[in-house]
Amino acid sequence: MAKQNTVFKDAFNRCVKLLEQTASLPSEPELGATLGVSRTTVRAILTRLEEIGLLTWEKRRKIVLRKPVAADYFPTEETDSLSEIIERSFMRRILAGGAEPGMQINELELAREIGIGTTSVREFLIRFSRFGLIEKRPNSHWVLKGFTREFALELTEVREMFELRSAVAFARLPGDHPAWQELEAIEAVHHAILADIDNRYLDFSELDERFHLLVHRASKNRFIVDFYDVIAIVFHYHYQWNKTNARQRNARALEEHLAYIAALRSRDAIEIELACRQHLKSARETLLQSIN
Amino acid sequence: MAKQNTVFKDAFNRCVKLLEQTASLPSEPELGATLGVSRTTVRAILTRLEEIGLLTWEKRRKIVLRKPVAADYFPTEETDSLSEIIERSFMRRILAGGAEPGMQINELELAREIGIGTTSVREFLIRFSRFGLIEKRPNSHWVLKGFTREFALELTEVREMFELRSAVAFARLPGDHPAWQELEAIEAVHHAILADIDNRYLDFSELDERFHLLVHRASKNRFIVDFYDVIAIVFHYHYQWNKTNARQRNARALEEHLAYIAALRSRDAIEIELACRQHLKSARETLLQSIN
DNA sequence: AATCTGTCTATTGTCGATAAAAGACAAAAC
DNA sequence: GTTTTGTCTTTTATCGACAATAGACAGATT
Repeated sequence: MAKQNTVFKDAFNRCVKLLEQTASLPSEPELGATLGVSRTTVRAILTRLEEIGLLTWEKRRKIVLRKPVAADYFPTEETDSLSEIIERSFMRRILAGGAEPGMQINELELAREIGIGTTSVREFLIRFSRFGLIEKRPNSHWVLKGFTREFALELTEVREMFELRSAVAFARLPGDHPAWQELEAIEAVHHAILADIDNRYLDFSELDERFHLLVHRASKNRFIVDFYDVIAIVFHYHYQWNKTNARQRNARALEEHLAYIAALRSRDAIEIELACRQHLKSARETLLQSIN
Repeated sequence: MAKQNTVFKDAFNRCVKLLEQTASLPSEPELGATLGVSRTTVRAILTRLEEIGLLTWEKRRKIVLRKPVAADYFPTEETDSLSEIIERSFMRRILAGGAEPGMQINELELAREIGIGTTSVREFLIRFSRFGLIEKRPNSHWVLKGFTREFALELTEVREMFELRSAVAFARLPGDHPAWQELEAIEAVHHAILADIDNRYLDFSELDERFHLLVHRASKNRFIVDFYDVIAIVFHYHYQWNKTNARQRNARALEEHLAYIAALRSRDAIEIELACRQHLKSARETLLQSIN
């Protein structure tokens, strides 16, 4: 096996989902644009749709023959890209314990455990190293630095610097900048989740990322925006892993976000700093609690 | 060819250099520690030293037979690791022009041009991507974002945030912290270079890196310290590439460093901020001038 | 005249294989 | 009893090969 065909499988699934609503399909380039893949992949999808009897396809004529059923889809496990699989598997190891700081990381062992080649593992580790959780000893192994208290403190220190600056920059965006609209949309989702907090508190994680990324983007600084990847991945897995008091914690964070959003809208630098600091402080505490 | 043997060649050369001074060699483990390589490599070196008649080697008995000559060394081109070669080659392309922002980067083409395999190029690009000069389009090419004015401004913005904070942290280090000694040593080199500026102004580049890294380390934050790699590589190649007015520029920077060092020693936060800001400002201007 | 399809080429992502380098362990030497 | 050497195993770094995917171009269709 050379390359995985997860791009094809994932796009195929999304295309089948599309068929649940529409009775016909657009042209190949248009479909490609919708699914975010090349025409080559679109044609592979159309070919398969024909094979499983969902579609007749001859040149421009694409006729949907029946409603899709569950069996038409590829299993979801097969649609994840290799790097996603490695990342999840690796983060589980780090956060789920059994991975002491200082431990050596063995490429071959990791590769075999996940059932993939060494090259992919190597490339993952190189990409992952910028998160500061592992470190390479050239010509030798990787060292796990671990998800420790120091790590969390160093991470949040930089985060606070970056986010305060970004928040101030946000307030300076012209009134017609699309970020203000996005902020409004985000605010609405906050209210919606709070109104049904008991059922929806788990939706917070995704919203949190969306909100803070929007703020960071206002910095217009690629290093600040890129650094948000580090924060996002840490909080993402942290939320997944540590669910104690999640309802309460998330409710509080939502309220803090709303205050923060109001401050941004006021464009008052002092208020912004206060609201931002307040929220970042409790985010840091939450993170630290999950470590000890 | 699987792996390059540049580790061996480089360590071998350093070992021959050692032989110019000493008449005998220590034990294998000790020699390994000195050269920073494993015993396996030490033994390969000893074997080769015997082959070219520089040494008799039997167990602990290692006798130097003659003084080394130039021909005993491996050519310096052969001692650079693959990643160093790629980095130089790539940076030359970016800085030496002929590389417009927005250009596509082709892995295979790059590999062929440098005469190496694609895997090495891929890994290099992944590692290099954290410098913010290139960006990946998944399943497709890399895009060169270019060494532009925006890049320099974004880089220096973060640098200023990080360095100001680090400088303040430096002032808080206890008096017996080794960093103060290192600072003193660095200061002495400054005076030495200034005293012979016409001949030694090119030594500034290395000293600059040493000084600022020391300051950044005081932050005790891995993200801040790691970010210094970005600054270092940019300034390193910038100094190499742009030599107009180098003597004058470096002399000025040396003076600024001395003021900065004095401020650190005063431990006065206000003075530190002033001196640091002043120096970073002219560093930024120098960098910007080289771009237009 | 614009867009679409058929066909072909170029490039990336992943694999297994192999030499270089690291490192483990016991026997030997001091 | 500590350090050194001999020998062996393990692991990394690099390569070339190949399927998946992107993308280019000309002819066909509206």
